[in-house]
Amino acid sequence: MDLIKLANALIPDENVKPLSYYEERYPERSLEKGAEVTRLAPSPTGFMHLGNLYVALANERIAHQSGGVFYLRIEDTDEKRKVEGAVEVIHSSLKYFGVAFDEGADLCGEYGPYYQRQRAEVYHAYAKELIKKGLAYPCFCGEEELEKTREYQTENKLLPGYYGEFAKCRNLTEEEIYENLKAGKPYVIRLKSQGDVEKKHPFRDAVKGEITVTENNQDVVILKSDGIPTYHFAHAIDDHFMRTTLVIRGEEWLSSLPIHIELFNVLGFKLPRYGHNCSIQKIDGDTRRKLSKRKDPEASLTFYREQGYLPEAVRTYMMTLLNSNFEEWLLKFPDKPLDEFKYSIGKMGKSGALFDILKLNDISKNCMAKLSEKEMYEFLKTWADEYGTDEQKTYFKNEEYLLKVLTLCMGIGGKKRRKDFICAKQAVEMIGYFFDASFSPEYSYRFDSEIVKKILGDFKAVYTYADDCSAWFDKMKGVAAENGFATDMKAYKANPENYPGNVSDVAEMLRVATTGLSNTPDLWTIMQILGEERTLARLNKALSFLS
RNA sequence: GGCCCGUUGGUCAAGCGGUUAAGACACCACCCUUUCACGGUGGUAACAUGGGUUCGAGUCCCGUACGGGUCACCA
Repeated sequence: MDLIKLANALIPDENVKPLSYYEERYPERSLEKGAEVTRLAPSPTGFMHLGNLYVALANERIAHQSGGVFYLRIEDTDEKRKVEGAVEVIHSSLKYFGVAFDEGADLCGEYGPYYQRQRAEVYHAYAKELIKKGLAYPCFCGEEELEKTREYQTENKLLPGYYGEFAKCRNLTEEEIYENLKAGKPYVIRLKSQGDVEKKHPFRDAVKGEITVTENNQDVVILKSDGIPTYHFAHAIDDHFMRTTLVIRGEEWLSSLPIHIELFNVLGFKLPRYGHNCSIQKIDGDTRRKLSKRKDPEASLTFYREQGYLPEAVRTYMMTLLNSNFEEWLLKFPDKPLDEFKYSIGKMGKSGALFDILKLNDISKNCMAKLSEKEMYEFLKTWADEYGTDEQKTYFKNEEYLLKVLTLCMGIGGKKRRKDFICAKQAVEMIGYFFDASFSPEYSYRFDSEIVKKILGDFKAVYTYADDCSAWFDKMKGVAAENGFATDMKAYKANPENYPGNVSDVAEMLRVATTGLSNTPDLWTIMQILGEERTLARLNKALSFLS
């Protein structure tokens, strides 16, 4: 068979340039020794998964820490999955979490274009080369035909796929090929695999360590019938010409590694190093499974924005999952920027981690507690502007008032910061009681309403706005004592049965009455912020609910 | 089902042939505290399983079980 003729018929010379052109167009990068070139290559589906951030962070750290390059490539080879505005989503969500690209889609860069659809020419040039060498061929098999062989294979417990004797179009005669072409039959270009599934080779994976890979024997499609490459082919060409040195990707790719190895080989390209990281899982009933974009809201990056998690917190949590010695480092240097942590691929987990929102929350609390009241104000305001209720948006009108509230709620000025705030959504809800319009308490007391009523009434009678903290507390103690409650905690603890309760219980009644909650910061300060009139109104309101 | 990967407390995990098997989150108790928190101290709790190799195995080898991934003109 005249392969040159076939190659020309399939891919005319005027559509491609000589191969040497591409090597010159995309030369080796001039980087320091040891610098890694990594990338994130999502498909533009409009959905950003937590896993995207996870793998992005790993690649970004490795590149930047080694003085290399981290770029973004858009894998838009599948028309069906493409969603309008998806690239925008990719950019904005990663940017929010502090992942920065050096080059790539929508940024400048010498190795572009970074959209695979715009790179058709290179793919075609190399597909043509493979055809010329007899390493690729046109295949005219339709969907039905492929389905039939698959059925046959499964029935007979054979390896499914297009390979060996099942690769019918491998053996098409020259006449048949041209006849099909003349008839306008759609076709794909397939790799003529030289591999043998009986042969296995050891392979060093950057995260998994020594693994074994079986040779590929599938005649995989490299160019689809619309002339667009499949992922596998595009991956080999792009990562070669974009001069990627290390590919960190999800372990779902591990099983197609044999295909990629053969492709790089057949194309004459040097294989990059690979690291396959495990996916984040979730417990569902009694089984573990990958975080699912359909079932789990927390799988989506937008979830963390809607909830108002500090980007730093999510990043930190991701790092604890990514590098096993990160937490130890963080404990040692709680105030250093995350980027100073020495990331190492070898410290990446080999088995899938369960997503733990409690842990995220804990990290998040600590991050929130580090902000100043002004920073907190800005952060909450930004969140509320986008996601808050109309009522919550009004909280931010009186900045001075809200700053006072935040200073109190964050424990600023005290010996230690409070850690009540987890995320913006929860924080804004938590401070709702400072705003009369949002104050709709569900009073819940642990004492008889008669007792509560008495205590509230007694306190109201002696309450004076001008009292300082200790005078105020003395009055509360007085009310407690008058009603038989213990004012000496030690005495109370020694004989709790002698008292109906202690000052703490009295304070709780007042707290619930004025805020609707049993867990709030210092009550005296709350009353100071509310002012005399509103404090009294709250007490009256609580009283009216009791009678 | 074939192939590949994995399995240390409830969760994340240290551990590279000899440890009383770290640490963090969660939980519990106590202490601190004039209220709520913060903080502090302590506690419960783990090497999936069966065989080897070895003086000695969480660590090395083989089998079993369980979990995960993948088998497209999707990435």
